Amino acid sequence: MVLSMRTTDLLTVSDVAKRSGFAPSALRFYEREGLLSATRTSGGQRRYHRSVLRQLAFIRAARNVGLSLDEVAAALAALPDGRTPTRADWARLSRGWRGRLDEQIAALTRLRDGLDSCIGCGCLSLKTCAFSNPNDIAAAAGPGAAYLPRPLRSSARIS
Amino acid sequence: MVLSMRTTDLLTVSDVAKRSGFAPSALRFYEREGLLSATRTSGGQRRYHRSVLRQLAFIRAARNVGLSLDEVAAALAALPDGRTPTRADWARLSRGWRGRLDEQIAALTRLRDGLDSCIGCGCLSLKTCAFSNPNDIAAAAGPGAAYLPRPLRSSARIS
DNA sequence: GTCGTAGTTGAAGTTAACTTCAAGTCAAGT
DNA sequence: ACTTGACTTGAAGTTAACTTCAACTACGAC
Repeated sequence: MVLSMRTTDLLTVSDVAKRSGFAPSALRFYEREGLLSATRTSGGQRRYHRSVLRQLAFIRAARNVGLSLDEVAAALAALPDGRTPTRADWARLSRGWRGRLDEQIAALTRLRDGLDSCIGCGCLSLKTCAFSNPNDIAAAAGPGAAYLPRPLRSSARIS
Repeated sequence: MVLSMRTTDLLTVSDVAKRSGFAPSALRFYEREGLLSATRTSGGQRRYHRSVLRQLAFIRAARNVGLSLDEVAAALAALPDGRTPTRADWARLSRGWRGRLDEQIAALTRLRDGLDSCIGCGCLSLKTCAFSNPNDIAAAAGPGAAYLPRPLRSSARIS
């Protein structure tokens, strides 16, 4: 009966870094921010469970969609009981992301179309040119924020 | 013959701020960065020519497309002789921007499609999931930069 | 000439998301 | 036991694009 306990099943920082693509410093940062957790060796070094790889994949996906780390943290905090997002969690969350992507794509498309109708015109009127005007998205943007799209102003509260 | 000289044809900072939508502090900042220029009164106050409104519209349009201020500065610096972009300049530059927008839209669309094919799957495999993987755009991003899209990482050197 | 509003400057602050550094400790192969 | 490479921490630095502040000066209507 050779059922080894495999206590060595835990990953070191560099293991996780290599396998996730995140820098070790980012992993430590995420831990400070409460997005990740790890056990420690008697000597104080981090040891990660393999599930962090999935969590990191989740984080990367969310960031790719344009979510801020705060939003990712909120999403993770909103998970029922446990921690690592399950298939169901993922499905629910990603469905919401889809809408976000759709909005971003739509905004960029409007911008491109505006550009098309402007090429050769050169008006660039602050009053009428659809392109240089902070037209539709404008409103939001918190205090101190410039006008708009920067399509990835991920912090844009589109509400 | 009442041809008034209209020396009062110059705009103050707040005039420009109101008409362009940029904060006065942003105008001063742009001037320091060499994107804008103004004459001064004997007392040292700024007085802008109306053409800055067009320049600001240009800047806003460029930023909306995702260009960094450095890139805007470079674009302005690359203009033949004068300063304010002419209709022709605008047409040439904006045609280049269109490509940029197309790329951004394509990247987001790929991401969305990846999401669609992932919803319900929940694999989020770092190796195979198209969504959490730093798949196609990855390469670029300078040192210290995370993996990718943040579709508006405006500083992405897509070269 | 007075007064209140508007403008000036340089320096420092802001936010996000990390990275870099210094100084020192741990893990593990030989 | 030794050595080397990996790891730890807190603090400070980084970048973009501005904003805020403090202390002070100019403009211009009356």
